[in-house]
Amino acid sequence: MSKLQKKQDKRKQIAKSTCNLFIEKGFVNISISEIAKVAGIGKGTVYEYFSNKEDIVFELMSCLQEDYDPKLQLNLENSNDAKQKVIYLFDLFLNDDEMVQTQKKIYKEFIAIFLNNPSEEIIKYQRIMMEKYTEILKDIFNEAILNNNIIKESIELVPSIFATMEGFFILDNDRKLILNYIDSLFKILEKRG
Amino acid sequence: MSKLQKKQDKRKQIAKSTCNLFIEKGFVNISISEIAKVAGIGKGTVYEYFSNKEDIVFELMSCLQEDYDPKLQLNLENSNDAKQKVIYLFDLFLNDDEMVQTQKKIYKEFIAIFLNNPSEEIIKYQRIMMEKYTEILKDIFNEAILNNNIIKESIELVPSIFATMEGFFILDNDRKLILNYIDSLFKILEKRG
Amino acid sequence: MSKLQKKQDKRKQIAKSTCNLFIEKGFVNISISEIAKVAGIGKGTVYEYFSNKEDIVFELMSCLQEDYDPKLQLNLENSNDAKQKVIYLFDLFLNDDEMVQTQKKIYKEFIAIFLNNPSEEIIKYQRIMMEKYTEILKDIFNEAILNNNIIKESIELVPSIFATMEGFFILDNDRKLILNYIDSLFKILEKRG
Amino acid sequence: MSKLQKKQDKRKQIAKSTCNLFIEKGFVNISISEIAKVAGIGKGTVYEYFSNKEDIVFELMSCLQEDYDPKLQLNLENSNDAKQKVIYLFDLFLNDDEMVQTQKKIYKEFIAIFLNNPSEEIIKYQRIMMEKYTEILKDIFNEAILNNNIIKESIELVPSIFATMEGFFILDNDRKLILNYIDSLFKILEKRG
DNA sequence: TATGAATGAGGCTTCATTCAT
DNA sequence: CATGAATGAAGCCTCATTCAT
Repeated sequence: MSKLQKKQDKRKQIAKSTCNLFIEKGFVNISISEIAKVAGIGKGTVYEYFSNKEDIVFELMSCLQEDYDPKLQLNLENSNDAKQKVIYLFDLFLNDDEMVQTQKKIYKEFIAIFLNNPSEEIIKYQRIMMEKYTEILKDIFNEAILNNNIIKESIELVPSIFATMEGFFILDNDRKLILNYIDSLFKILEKRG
Repeated sequence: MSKLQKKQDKRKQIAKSTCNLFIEKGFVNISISEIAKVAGIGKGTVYEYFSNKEDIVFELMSCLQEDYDPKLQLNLENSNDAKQKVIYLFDLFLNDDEMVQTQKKIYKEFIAIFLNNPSEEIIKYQRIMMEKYTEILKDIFNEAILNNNIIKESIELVPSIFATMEGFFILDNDRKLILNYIDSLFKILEKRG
Repeated sequence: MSKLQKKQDKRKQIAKSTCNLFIEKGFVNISISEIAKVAGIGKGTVYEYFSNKEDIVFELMSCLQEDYDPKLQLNLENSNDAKQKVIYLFDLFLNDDEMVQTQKKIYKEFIAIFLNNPSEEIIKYQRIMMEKYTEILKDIFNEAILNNNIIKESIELVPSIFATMEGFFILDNDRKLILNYIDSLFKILEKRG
Repeated sequence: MSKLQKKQDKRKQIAKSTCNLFIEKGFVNISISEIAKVAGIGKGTVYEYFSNKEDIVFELMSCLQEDYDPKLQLNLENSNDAKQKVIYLFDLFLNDDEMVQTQKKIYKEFIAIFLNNPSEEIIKYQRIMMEKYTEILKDIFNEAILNNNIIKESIELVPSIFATMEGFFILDNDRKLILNYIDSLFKILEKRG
């Protein structure tokens, strides 16, 4: 294993070990000391792997994404229904499992940082994520349009759907409300014969 | 003027004087010292009127709302078109005027606090605001449905629209994108004859 | 006593209390904690009166100067001989008294800071001091020239004499060497014939 | 090449590679990490060749001296005029060439260390340098006296001239001022017929 | 011999809060 | 009532040094 690879691995390991801390106390209420302690390393060592506190949330987000992506892809491929695909796509916001709670909380921390101190880096990261989701959504809708399942004007709503989900998420709205929204949306978009 | 009223007035006055500070530096980056300085009072005096920093943002939000509400009401009453009403309703997110920038920034701070330390009080405040906007939106839509302008299923989308706006807002999306969304939405919801 | 005056006094008092510390350990080896301790105040309080460590040395230098200046003036006035006046002028570098040791050490710290991190402020301070000494020296020489005691070309050496003294000082040369220099200098400058 | 020689060479190589670093940031602001990096070696390796940071400045000073000395000797031999020789001798303080800036900065760092932490070793080194320059100066003056160019009392000023130069140097006085000084000095010392 | 990951002591500074005036 | 001087806890980060490889 290359030296760089080893460093990357340790980065990930440290980031992941702080997960519970972030969930319990939130980014602003955590100190480097605490991070070092839960990671089982010295305070100084933290700075060997991260240049600052924000950096850790980034890595954590990336880790969670990495773990999450393959699952998402699989779900998308194994489904034929556009609505179902949308539900899979926003599983993060819809799922109530213990495991997903973690990711939700981390994502919330991420947005909080984004709002508090919008650094170049974090803005870019956020934008990339948005574009990725929007792209997938566009594919889903285009396919459904081709299949004559939804009206062609639907595509124009795509840019707003990520925003809607993010909004629901921020507002802590529950699963049922979001599912209702998706249902209503598709009811309206479906081709009326 | 009663003693309590006098205290209330001073609260408002202090809160309002911190406005620019919040915009320039953001909630987490402001100290009580700075607040006292811009308010032209002593550090100790701040504690006579507020129990903590969050408290000040609350007061500030209330002040801004108080100033804003009559204007909103007026705009809604003077318009007959549902789409136009929606645009007025979300003026805060659409308007780029200098003056509105302030409210936008404050609202962002508010959300940040909400995400960082979601206290009972702040959650309640947030929910009330959401409900208020949703209620108005429902009125607008019901009226348009009655007038046979939009399909009756439109009403089901109402709960999601505030979320969409909040999402656009968080993501810092620009006016044009949001207007596009409103256009597309109404194009889809309009009764096709 | 005005509030500002009171603050100034405390500044001086704190600065002076750090004197021994500077002598014993030197600027770079002193921490704010130590300063606070010898000043009998809290760490945070230091920052109420000084914006940083350097600031303290400045104040200290000023204090010492203030105490020293009247003595210097008196000595200069009570002497008629140019050479004697020069010796008084550079008393700081010539005197071996316990009390002067302190000032010497502080001045050395000052130069060290000047060399390590030459900030705008410190450069200006240094330049002002140099000019002050040079001015006095010029007066002494001009008077001696008028009295026909030294040759008129002597005046051209004035700008170098402060440098010479500073050099001797840096090099830790002893009193005897410096006195020898002054003797030789005047022997050469004295009107022959 | 002996083992010891090899070690010496590497010492020199490491020391020289830190040159720019010292100029850019100054002794106190450099870390061992940075030194290791610019030297292209590991942090631990630094300790194989030097016992501390000061040690490196020493080696660096020696290197620069070694490079500089032959040039100085050559210049001194090729000149017949005493004044010119003095100018060559203090070329370091008078020259404004890019290359000499380096040596100047290093020398300044050296003095700063001397003032901050006057270790036995550094004091000795400083004294040797002073004596060397003084010795050369004495030779120059003696020769000029023998040639009947300057008055015999000139010799008594010799010990002060190095101090003067050091003083000018510390005070960051410019070339012109120093040349003026040398001019004036020789005007006064020259035999008046 | 060379390395660089690991570290904890310690530096500077900020700040909410208290309390005597 | 209003004040602001005083403070110590706590935060982030740096760095010389060690030591296992």
